[in-house]
Formats: sequence, C-alpha cells, structure tokens
Amino acid sequence: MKISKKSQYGLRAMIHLAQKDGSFCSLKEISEKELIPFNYLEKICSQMEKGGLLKSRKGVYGGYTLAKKHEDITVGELFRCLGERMLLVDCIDGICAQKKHCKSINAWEKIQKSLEKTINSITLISLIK
Amino acid sequence: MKISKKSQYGLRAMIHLAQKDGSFCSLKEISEKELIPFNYLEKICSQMEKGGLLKSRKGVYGGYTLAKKHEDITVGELFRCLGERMLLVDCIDGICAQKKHCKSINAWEKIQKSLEKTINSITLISLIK
DNA sequence: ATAATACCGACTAGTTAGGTCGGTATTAAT
DNA sequence: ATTAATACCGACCTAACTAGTCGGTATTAT
Repeated sequence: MKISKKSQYGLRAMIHLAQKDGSFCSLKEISEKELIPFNYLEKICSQMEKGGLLKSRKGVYGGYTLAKKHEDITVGELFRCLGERMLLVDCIDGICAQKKHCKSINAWEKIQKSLEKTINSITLISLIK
Repeated sequence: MKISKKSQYGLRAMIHLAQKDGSFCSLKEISEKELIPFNYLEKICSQMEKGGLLKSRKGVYGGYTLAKKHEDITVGELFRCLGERMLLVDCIDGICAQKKHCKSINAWEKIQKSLEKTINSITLISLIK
C-alpha cells in the first residue's frame, strides 16, 4: 500500500519534461533539479521510453522529451509503464479455491476499482497548471 | 501498492466472526475454515483485540468475538489497527524541501484522499449480505 | 488433573525496493 | 578525427519488510 520511489521519481521527471514543452532535456538536468539519483533515473527514463511515454536522443545536446501531448498522459499510464504493482490482492485475477463463497473479495474489488478510476483520471497537464 | 496478507487474513477472520453473531469462536476453527496459518492468525487476532476490534476469552470453549457491532466496523479501521501502511508517499505528511513548488504532490494527495474515502466507507456488514 | 484454548517473544527465510557500478554506443562541436 | 557529453545496458549489492515458524506460558471448562 505504498507508491514506489520509482513511480514518484518517474512522475517528477515527467512533470519536469512537460514544463520544457518539446525541447530535449538531459538526465543530468532532471537529476539535479529534481533531486533524483542519476543512475536510478537513467533506468526509470529508459523504461518510460520503452513504454512509449518518452522519446530520446543520444549524444551531445541529447536527452529526453515527452512522446505524447501532456493532456493525454495519466498517472495510471505511468504506473503501468513503470511496473507499479497495481493489483492490491492476488486473488482478484488469480485462482482461488474459495472465490465463490468469499466475501472479502467484494471489499478488494471496490478498493481496486476506485483506485484505478482515480489514477486514470489524473492527467499530466492537470498537475502542471 | 499492495494490501498485505495480514490485512487480508484479518478481514477474512472478521467476516467469519461477524457471521457467528456474538458467540465466541476459536482460532482453530477460523484457521481451518478460512485457510489461514494458525500461528500467524494468532498474532493477527491478538493485534485486533488490542486495537479494540475483538474480545477474547481464554480456556476451553474460549476464542474471539467481535467487540463492536458489525455495522460500525470499516475496512479502514481494520487497516489502521493492523498497521497496514496507508500513507502512499512519505512526503504527504513528512518534511520535504521541495514541497512548496512540487507539483506531483497534488497527484498523491488526490489518490490518498480517494483511497481513504473508499476504505472508510466499506463496513463489515455491507460485505456479509 | 486434563485438555483446549489464548497469549507472548524470539527467530528466520525469501522477496523487493532502491539503488550503485563499470562499460558501450552515439552524436554535436571543435 | 578527436573529444566531451550524452543515452544505453546488464550485473551486482544492501537493508528493510513480509509472512511466517517455534517453543513455551497462562487461563479455564469439564
């Protein structure tokens, strides 16, 4: 029941990039301005690039930039991209012998749905202004 | 971003007890019926008793029973009692140098509030019927 | 006296989060 | 062509936490 540092750093990086509006920004800058460990940030941004959230350019004056418009990116997407564990309990989509007469699953499903609705409704742009 | 086994077991145990309607029920029974490791269940119930959710009776025909009416117990209460980590990110109530100009905190606070609202609204009785 | 129970504290193995480190590939400026 | 700045990659590491186990003690109905 905790959001990982990875996702926290990831969102901070995305917000930083969103405010750069299209120009490429180096990991060095993000790392320094956002106080994120450089080596770790590398891994995070690489993952976000593979997930289609960022574009990269190598070499001098290279860096990262958003791959989509920032009104189209949600926190939910970010979480999924970074592998944030979203499934609150295993039994929701797993096999459970007791599932049929299990009453606690109703609680987990409610919480799960509410959570997903919330994170999918928070866009990057809504955080910036 | 996961609900601990402890809380899952805890809720299952509470639901079991709620269906017994006032009579004491042994850990042995709960453990067997709900497929919860006995030794672990002991610790969990002990914690719930200290937290005021359960009452206990020692000796033969002893066991546990609910300490409150089941319409007054919420999943949120259970979580707090069992020490489920509810704070999604440390910076929400912690000290963070960047807090003033930090834009990601808006996201975390939204998610946090929504989560708390949800869990505090799920009562034990609503899960049973 | 016995058996069934709750109660308690110490211990442990496996997993995960949150990184670090060293090296390689690419590219703009000189 | 060389250099410096960057992204990219995989292997490794450590501390904390989860999900228990275990052995023993206290209490109580029969």
